[in-house]
Amino acid sequence: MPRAAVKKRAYHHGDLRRALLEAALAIVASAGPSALTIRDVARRVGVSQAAPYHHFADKDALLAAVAQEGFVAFTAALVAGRARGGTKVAARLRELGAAYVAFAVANPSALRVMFGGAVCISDHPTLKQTADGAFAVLLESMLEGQKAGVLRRGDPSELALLAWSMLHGLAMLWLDGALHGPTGAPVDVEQLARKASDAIVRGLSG
Amino acid sequence: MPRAAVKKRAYHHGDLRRALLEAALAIVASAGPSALTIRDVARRVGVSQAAPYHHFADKDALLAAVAQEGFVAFTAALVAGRARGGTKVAARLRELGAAYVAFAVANPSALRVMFGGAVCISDHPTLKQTADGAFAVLLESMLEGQKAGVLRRGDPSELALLAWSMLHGLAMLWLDGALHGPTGAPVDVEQLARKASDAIVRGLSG
DNA sequence: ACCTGAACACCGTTCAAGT
DNA sequence: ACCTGAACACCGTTCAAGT
Repeated sequence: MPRAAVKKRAYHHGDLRRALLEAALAIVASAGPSALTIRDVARRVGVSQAAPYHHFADKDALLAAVAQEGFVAFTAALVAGRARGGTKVAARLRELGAAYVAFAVANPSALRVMFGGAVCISDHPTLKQTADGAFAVLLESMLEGQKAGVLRRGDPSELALLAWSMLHGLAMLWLDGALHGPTGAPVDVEQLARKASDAIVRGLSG
Repeated sequence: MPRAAVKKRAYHHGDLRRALLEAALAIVASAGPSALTIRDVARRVGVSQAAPYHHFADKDALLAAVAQEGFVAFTAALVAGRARGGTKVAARLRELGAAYVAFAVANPSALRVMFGGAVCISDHPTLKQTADGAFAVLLESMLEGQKAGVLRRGDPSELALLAWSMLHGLAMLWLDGALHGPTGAPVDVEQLARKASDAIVRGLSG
């Protein structure tokens, strides 16, 4: 069992980088990105306060790495969601929207790091590219819609931007807890995301 | 000239509270909310590091006060924008949307504090109430739209939530700098906001 | 190659003491 | 009533030194 062999706690950590990323996500989950401290991350992993600097240039780089992994998973979730919509364009867009918000619900911490302003995406070229990849999924879908005659003609990236705004706004408002009725009762966001997608398709129809 | 009389720099600051709020906004404008430091705010105003604590319980309270003023101005801007739309419901909603984004463009720092996650709205009852007031403007407009038969029947707060998501998402994406074409060319967001509002009206029409 | 200990220049916050 | 000075327990980051 090589698994156990790897387990020996030694001077050198098995995969410190990975452990740091996970600890960071755990802290964000329990206290928000602003409470994230590199010293705390190190402490949780059981390593000295200086150790993280051998894997990340600084705190910002650590957050960027968390966001990077988030965007990769996010893009996959969008693609998978869209596929669940089958062959009809409107259904594909509806499920893509549902997947967007479902990801937010399932990974609030990741989304907070990705879009919460704690890390400036354009400061990190690789991250920017990955984030653009997620946007590209939406853009493709808009092109699909135009080709099928379901969406109006014109600049597809403008359509994508409007659809993105809708879903992004919904996800962010949910993260901020703004989506609770006066009674404090939570809303079924995923269902709301489907309605939002339908509204977008109608609103941007040809 | 009583103005000059007030100007004497004394042990007591004229209106330290106001000065602190303005300095805070200036810091956010130049370096973002995460860079805001109570010591720096005090330094800029020329007061000891402990002085702010006589006006705000802590850093969070200072940020909440900034957000509070932001929401008051924001609500006024939404109401004024909507009025510019005249009497036709669709035009009123279009201008409300334009005003939303125009406020973001004119007051990026305020918006960042209001919605950037640096302050948790629901932690501050007064702030929550004021923020709800802004949402109420949108809700009223949806009711107007339903009464005029322009918007579909059903829960008006759901319609408002969807419209809010669209505008909020657009404003946030703009703040995050996500609205730059591949060339880096900026988009006319305010115009985009009008298109967004029109899409919402179409998408949520009866 | 990877990690630690100690150090430096910062923070938020408190509190007795000043005006 | 409002403000300061000094203090405490924290941070981010660096760097020589250890394994």
